Amino acid sequence: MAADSPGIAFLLSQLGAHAATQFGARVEELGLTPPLVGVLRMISVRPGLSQQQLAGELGLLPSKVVAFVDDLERRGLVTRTRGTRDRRVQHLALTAEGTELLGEALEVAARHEDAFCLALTPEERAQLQALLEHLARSHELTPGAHGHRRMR
Amino acid sequence: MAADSPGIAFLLSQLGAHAATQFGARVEELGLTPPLVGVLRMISVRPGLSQQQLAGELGLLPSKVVAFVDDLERRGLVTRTRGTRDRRVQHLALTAEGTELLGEALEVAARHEDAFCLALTPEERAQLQALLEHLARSHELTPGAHGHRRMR
DNA sequence: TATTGTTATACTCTATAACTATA
DNA sequence: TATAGTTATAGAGTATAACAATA
Repeated sequence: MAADSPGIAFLLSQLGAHAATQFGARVEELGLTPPLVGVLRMISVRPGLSQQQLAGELGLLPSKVVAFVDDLERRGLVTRTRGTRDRRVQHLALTAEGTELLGEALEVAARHEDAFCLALTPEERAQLQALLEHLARSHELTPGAHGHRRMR
Repeated sequence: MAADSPGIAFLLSQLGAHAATQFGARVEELGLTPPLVGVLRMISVRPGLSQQQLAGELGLLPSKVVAFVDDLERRGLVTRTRGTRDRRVQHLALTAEGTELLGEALEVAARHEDAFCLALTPEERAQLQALLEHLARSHELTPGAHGHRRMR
C-alpha cells in the first residue's frame, strides 16, 4: 500500500524543491543564490575560518569554494587574509557590506518562511516544525549544510 | 526572528533533497531514476497518451521525453505506436516487462517511505502526512509531477 | 612528501533551436 | 502555416585531476 497516494517522502521532496526554488528567486534580487547565502552565514558564524574548513562544513568541493569566494571578494563582501603561521591558508571574514547583505538575506529568509507557511495556523506551524526537526535528527542532518553534500 | 534556528522552509528543502537522493539510490538498482519512475507511472495511469501529453503532464521538455522514451523502448519497457488518425503522434504504452518493473519500483518506493519515516510513530506519521498535504494544496502542487517544472 | 588553494579540463545535464514528416 | 516528434548544438553546472606555493 501507500503507493498511489503521494506519501511523505514524495511530498517532502516536492515541497522542498518548491521551497528552495522560491527562496532562490527571492534572494536573486540581492544578487545571491541559496549556496552563497550559506557561505556568508558560515563565515559570519565562524569568522577567520579557512577555505578548506568552509568546504568541509558545507560539503562543498574546494574548487567550488574558490569560485564562490572569488565572486564574493570581487564584490567586496568578504576578505581573504593569508595565515601568518601557515601562509598556505586563506582566512575568510565578512566586510561591513557583507554583514549588511547577509542581514538582508536573513530578512528575506524570514519573510520567505512566513509566506511559505501562510496556510498554516500557528499551532500547525509549530507542530510541523517539531515533526520535521524530529525527522531531520533521525537522519542525522546537520542544521548548517544541505544540498551540497557529495557522495560515492 | 526565526532566522537562526532552521525554519520549516529550510528543513523541507533539506529533508526533501535527502529523500530524493535516497530514493534515487534505491531505484538505481532497478536501472531507473526518479524521473523515469514518474514516466512509467504516468504511462501506466494513462496508457496510449502521446509524448506531448506526457511532457505536459510531467512538465518535461519534449526533447527530454524523446531521450527517456528512447531509453525505455530500447529496454523493452514501453512501446511507441504511430497514431492512425494523426500519424505524427506516438502513443505510449507499457509492455508486460514495463508493468512488472514499475511494480517493483513502487514496492521500492513503499519500502523507502517506511524506512524514511522509521523514527515517527504511526500517529506522528499521519499528522505529518496531513500537514504536508495541506501545505502542498496551498501551493497548488499537483500530486503527479515534480522537480521537472521549468520556469522563466 | 603532504597540504592549501588554484587552475584547467572533462563530463554531465539542460535548454534552445533547427529539421522532418505529417497535417 | 502549424504541430509532433526528432536531432544537433550550445550553455550551465559539476566533478576530476594537474599545478604552484608552502609546510
